[in-house]
Amino acid sequence: MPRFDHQAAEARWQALWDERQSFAADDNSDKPKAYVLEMFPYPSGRIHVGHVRNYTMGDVVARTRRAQGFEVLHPMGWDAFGMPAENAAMEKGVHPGGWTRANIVAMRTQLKRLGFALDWSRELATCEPDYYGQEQALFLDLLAAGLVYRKESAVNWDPVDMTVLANEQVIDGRGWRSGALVERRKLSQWFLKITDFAEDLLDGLKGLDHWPEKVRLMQENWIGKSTGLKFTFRLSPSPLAGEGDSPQASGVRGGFDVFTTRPDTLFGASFAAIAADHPLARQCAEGNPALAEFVAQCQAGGTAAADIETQEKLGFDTGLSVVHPLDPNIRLAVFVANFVLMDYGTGALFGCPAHDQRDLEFARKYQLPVLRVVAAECEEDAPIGDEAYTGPGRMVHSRWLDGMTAEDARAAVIARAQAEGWGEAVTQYRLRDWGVSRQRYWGTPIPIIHCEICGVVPVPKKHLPVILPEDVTFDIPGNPLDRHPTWKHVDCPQCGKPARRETDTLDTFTNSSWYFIRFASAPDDRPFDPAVAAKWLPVGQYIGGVEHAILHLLYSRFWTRALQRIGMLDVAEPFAGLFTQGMVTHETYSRPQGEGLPPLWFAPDEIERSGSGATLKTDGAAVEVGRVIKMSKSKKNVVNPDATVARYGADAVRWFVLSDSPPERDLVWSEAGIDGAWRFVQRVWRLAEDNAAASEGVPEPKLDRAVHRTIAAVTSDIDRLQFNKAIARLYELVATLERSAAGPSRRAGVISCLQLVAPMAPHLAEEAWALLGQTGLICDAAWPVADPALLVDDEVTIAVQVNGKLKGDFTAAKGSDKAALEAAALALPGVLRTLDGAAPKKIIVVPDRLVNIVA
RNA sequence: GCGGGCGUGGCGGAACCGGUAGACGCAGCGGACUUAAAAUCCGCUUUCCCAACGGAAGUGCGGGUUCGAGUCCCGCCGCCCGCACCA
Repeated sequence: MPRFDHQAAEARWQALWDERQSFAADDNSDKPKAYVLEMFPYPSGRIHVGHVRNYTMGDVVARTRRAQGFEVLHPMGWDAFGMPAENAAMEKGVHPGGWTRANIVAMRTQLKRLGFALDWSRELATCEPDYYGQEQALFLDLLAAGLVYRKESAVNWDPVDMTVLANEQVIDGRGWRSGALVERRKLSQWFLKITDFAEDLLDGLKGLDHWPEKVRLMQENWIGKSTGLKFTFRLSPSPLAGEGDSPQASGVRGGFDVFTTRPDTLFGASFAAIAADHPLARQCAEGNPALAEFVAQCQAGGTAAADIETQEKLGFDTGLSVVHPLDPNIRLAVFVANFVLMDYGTGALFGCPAHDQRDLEFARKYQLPVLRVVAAECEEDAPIGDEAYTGPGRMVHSRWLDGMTAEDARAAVIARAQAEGWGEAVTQYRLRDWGVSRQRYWGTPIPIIHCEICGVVPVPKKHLPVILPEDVTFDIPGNPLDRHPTWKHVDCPQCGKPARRETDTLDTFTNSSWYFIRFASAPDDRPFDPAVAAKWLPVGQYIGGVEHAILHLLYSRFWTRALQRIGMLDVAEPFAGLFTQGMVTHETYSRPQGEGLPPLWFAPDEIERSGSGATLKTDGAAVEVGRVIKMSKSKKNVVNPDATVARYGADAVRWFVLSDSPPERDLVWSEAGIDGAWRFVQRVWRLAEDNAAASEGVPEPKLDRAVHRTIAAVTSDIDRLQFNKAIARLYELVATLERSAAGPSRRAGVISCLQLVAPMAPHLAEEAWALLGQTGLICDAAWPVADPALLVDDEVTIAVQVNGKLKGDFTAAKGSDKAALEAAALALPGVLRTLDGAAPKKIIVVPDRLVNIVA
């Protein structure tokens, strides 16, 4: 039997789409616009199945929107700067640029083989000067607008590789590559003022109702707004000897500021605590070696998540004390404490052990008083045990606050502080400014020149782009830009004297913070044309991995708002709709290598799978079949789709990745699953062959109704990105069509069916469309619309229950009256048997649905 | 610790607003076609009792609301994700 020849069909239709520029987006179209975007890939080597799933989902949306009459922008590009390229350079001795560009070529070919409806004319790669040069221009615009600044900041420095490490690259305090103990170094770095937008970014989340609630919550927590009181603790008669010479010394000498969300508990205060790197702590440490050692110990302490939980609350009494702001007769000892963070609030706090768990642990350790000031009902003098009370209640032991609710007391204390001038209501955010300097080669050069005379000088825009030199080597550790013979030496644009280029590059997240704007508009002479960009933006449907829920999505929102603030683009939120898809997972295969050694991992294509076990193809010996986990290079459980696409065809692969699992959940990759998808492709093809010719006969209303119900359901499923449900309905429709008699209804049904299948399996659909003699391409055909008249059934099945348990059903005309339904239900044999002559107490009738007899 | 999500057959998963639980797919079993195989088609497939007709139980566990609960409420248990000493 002739089969659907996927290889020929794929080649034919891909060439034709390309030739006709079927998926090129027209900026000047009168049609309504739809911008469909999947997160662009990092060119790491080869496409994996996770990419296929991501891009297939976007493709279904794009193709459907196009059929529905939208002008669709569905572009593709490459997030091409980043560390893996440098790692490859060091490991394999290749150039990051060459490696990256070769990967792009390979991955582009792979993507094209899958038949995605992409506008390739808008392809971009962030590592090319025509992209990063425009990014440099935007950086300078933000700098001019005061949204970029420079400050000293600590980094993880690997002294062997002479490079800065990301937190994830520091393992047990050592560099992941060199194994050297990592140092904390202070470097002058560039920051973007994302904190200026904290309130806007938080507020904007409310309007993003096509975003997953989960992602909105994650961003909300990340921004971490809290409101409370900031007030000044005056140091009680200062025992501090000598004049501090630090710039903050004046602030320190008189006292220090603390922030609290619980000003109501101020009368329960029993100590004050400051961070180890608080200016006052450093000042005190100067004359106190023991304290200096404690401070050093705190700073060395791992910030690794696991440590923190178990870490004991430790403090060191500075000997200083501060005056309680509500009663000058109360003095509180000032501790340096390891649990106080310098980069949140003011780096100092007052401790109220009764109502804060950490403060309680601290107070117990150092025998400080624990005074309850908030009482829930009837427990005014109940002692505080091991748990601080953080719930609501009324004030006790708090003088003029007594009897107020804690909530009222908060307001009262803030009002008093403001009236008396020792404190004010403030809003705090956890969000920090975004440090964008990377001491790395393969990134966007920061367009800044350092001049001994003029200081920091922006590169004049007419000198952009600052091209990243490619004649560099990686044989010695460190940033090759630093040791490049000529690149960093440049004349100061202001005074003309010899100066030095900034050798840091921008964080790769800056590249992905505006690429969606560049896709919409990419003129040669500026980053984008605001009018053209505004036609497309915001992205209507953005699809990508949930791992970007915070950083990329927050940075992009910030970048867009920043451009709006400086008047470059009138868009506040870049992504109107967001969908986060699940991962593709696969089981793992390994063999132990003996004691102390990690197991040896094998790739799926090295394995012969049999029943519950597996053997290695090369030696036939058994390997361990491990858990199903996210595909990762290190566990070698990555499936490269090339072989599968060649064997089963792009359509079967696309169909499979959409079929079983709901898109937001993880998908387990299996060969068996794709067999089923392949069978479906063949089934649809046979169905098309059987109905290739026009057919005589009478219409069949039942079949028409089934077809139109499927049209309505699949359309709504795709709208809600529930591809697995759409696919289940298409299986049902195909089965129904196969079973029905030949005739005009069946042929019409097959045609509609092909259109519904087209977004998922476009090559098959085109080939079958042509076979049926339809004009034009199916990708240009208008989406089928369900006839509302055909969605209504004239007959309904009525379920019959006795005491809520199903006893049978019957068919009735739609809209039958209650009495008729009741009578029919009571006559059912199952009902008669169950009632056994007893009279029903009550009968509940839900029209067109069910009858429940209460006996 | 805080925040969020999830828990349904052998497996992936359906079930709109509280109204026939298990759609659809995978795997499995049986059958048809075939010299045979592949391919394809048809049937069965939650569990228990029964020869059968039929019946009972059943959506992590325990309660509750309701004529009726996978769905709503209360209390547990388990798993997953995010953040993590945030004052």
